[in-house]
Amino acid sequence: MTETMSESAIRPRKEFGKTVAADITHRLREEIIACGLAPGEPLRFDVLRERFGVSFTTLREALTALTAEGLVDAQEQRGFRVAPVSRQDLVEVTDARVLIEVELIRRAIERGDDDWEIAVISTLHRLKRIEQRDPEHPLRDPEWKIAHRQFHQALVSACGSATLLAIRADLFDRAERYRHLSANFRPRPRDKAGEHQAIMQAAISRNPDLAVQLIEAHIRSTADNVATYAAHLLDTE
Amino acid sequence: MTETMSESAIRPRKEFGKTVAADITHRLREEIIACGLAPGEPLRFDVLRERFGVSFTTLREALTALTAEGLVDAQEQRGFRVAPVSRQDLVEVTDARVLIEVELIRRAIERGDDDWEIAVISTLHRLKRIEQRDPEHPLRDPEWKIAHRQFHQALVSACGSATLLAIRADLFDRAERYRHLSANFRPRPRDKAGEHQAIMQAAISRNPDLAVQLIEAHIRSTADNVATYAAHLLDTE
DNA sequence: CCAGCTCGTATTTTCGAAAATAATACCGTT
DNA sequence: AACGGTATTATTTTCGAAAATACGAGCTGG
Repeated sequence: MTETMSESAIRPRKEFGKTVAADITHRLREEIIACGLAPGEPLRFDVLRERFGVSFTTLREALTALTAEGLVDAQEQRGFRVAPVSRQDLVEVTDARVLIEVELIRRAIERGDDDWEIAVISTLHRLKRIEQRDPEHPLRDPEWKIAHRQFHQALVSACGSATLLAIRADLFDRAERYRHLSANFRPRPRDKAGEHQAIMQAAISRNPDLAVQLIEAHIRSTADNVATYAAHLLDTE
Repeated sequence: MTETMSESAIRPRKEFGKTVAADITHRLREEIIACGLAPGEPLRFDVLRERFGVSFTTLREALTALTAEGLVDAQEQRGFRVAPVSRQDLVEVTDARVLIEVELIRRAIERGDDDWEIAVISTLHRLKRIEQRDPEHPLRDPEWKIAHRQFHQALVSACGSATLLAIRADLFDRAERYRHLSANFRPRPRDKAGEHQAIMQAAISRNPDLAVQLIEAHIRSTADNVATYAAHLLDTE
């Protein structure tokens, strides 16, 4: 291994054009969502500094941003920790998601143009292809996670409100963390492929009532699954 | 002026128990809402450092937090600026507020206990007393602002969802900034006292449909007022 | 005169040391 | 042995200097 083939050649220190802080925020977010950092776990600067190779200040900025997203919990003068999980929080996130997502899907169906339809169809197509490849543990496949996120994002993208989309994105991340939490204990994935297909068809055929009903069922049944199979992690807090 | 009567004796550097960063975040937030820092204005570190007497790092943390709240706009590698205003953004904030506030007032009316009723009644009482004192320009009175905020906060406080309350609070702040924007050009305050009274009564008498209707009208008419009297500030951007 | 380039300046971004605060261990007294 | 207070250590928080980046003036060649 030569000198020129240093670490930075293999994995760039940061994405192009972005600040280090934004990059660290992104990496920390993904790790918290995937429960690589456990809920409630203290986030000590020494440890993170070692792991990510950045300074106190940069970390602090990243943790502040994640606190606003509800993934990190700041305790004044006593540092940060991964946001704890609880049954109550799961219920709140689920209800908030239903409230907002239902509104956004209605607006998207009303306003969506050809590009929107294409985005919905193509993101679902990609998602299904990835599912065929490894139908067992989709959440463990980073590509599936991204495709899944993008499909749901595409569905509401035409709603016309950047404000509500930003709120929705934060809630989606918080919900995804709960899915990861229960993923290891869930016996088998539900028939998500079928649900996604049905939602897509309702959206494209401009049937808002049906789409809303399917989306709400999709969100709530996922949350129920989490509440059931991660019960031991939610009650003991 | 003696040495012991230094600046810190007159105004403490920070509130008790809080970090400097949290304090600066708070002060910057208030100043942006009050349009003491104009929409779109660049937030240069040298200037802010001078004004608030803190370091780069602390400022950066505060600005990051406010970016998440939608009051500051971060431009990668090119610093921060006060979030711009626009007609589109005003519409988005208004619609989002209606969506969420309507839901929360329903839940609060359903779940509110005695303490909730007392909080609603007493915060309104305080608000009315302050209005009597100076009925001309309520927004210029910091006490009125606080009382007004607390009344609306009290109304929904019993909703049972910290998650939605946090989102609501951010949207309220963004809307309040628009109110300040038009305050200087608005001919006369509307009959807010009457509206608040009616909302309070609908809530306390547990009439959710009426309360929802009044709240939505309250929010939308305020926004319409802003759109009318601050039109010259919204279109030229 | 203008377009494009280069270099100097202004500004942001990142860093590690120093100060402030909280947590813990220790010790003497009852 | 239990309690209270104090010193020590661990950790967070804040700072200003140094590095990185963007902005703008001035120059050169067409």
